[in-house]
Amino acid sequence: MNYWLMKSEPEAFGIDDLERVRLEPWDGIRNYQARNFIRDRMQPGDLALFYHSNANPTGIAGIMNIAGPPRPDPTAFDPEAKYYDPKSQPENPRWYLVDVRFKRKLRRIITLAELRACPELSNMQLLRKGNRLSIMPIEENHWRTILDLE
DNA sequence: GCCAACGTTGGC
DNA sequence: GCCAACGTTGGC
Repeated sequence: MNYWLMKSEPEAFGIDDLERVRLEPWDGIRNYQARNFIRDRMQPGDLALFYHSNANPTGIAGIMNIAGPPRPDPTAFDPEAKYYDPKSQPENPRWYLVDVRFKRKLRRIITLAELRACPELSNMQLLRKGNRLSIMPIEENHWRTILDLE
């Protein structure tokens, strides 16, 4: 089983939205590194931290699990969709998504500042300068350390 | 809103 | 293949 961190802007879709709908296709990923994590390494049953980016406060807001196998992102095929990509064809999809299921909200947001202040997490990819990846793996020891902060 | 850091695109 | 221009991400 793998651990992940997945970013979303709560103004667009936050942990409260996921709590309401319970199950959501995590669509719109248009970055190859993130795509490869989804397509090649995500499995049903994996756990993921729900990270609020561009938020106040920014940080980890909840936990979800990967609810199904990776599948082609249908929004890439839809000319009306915001993340339409004419280079992605149904017979040769370029972009993938997974469905995620709400597990729980954290009792409080674990802020980015707290993560930065935690020495055990100093080498996390999330905290590296210039990091913009919206989906990334989390090491098991980091996962435990983060949730111990709650 | 600003801006640093990246990723992508396209001319050559 | 190089690299400048441009677009996007995301913290602040």
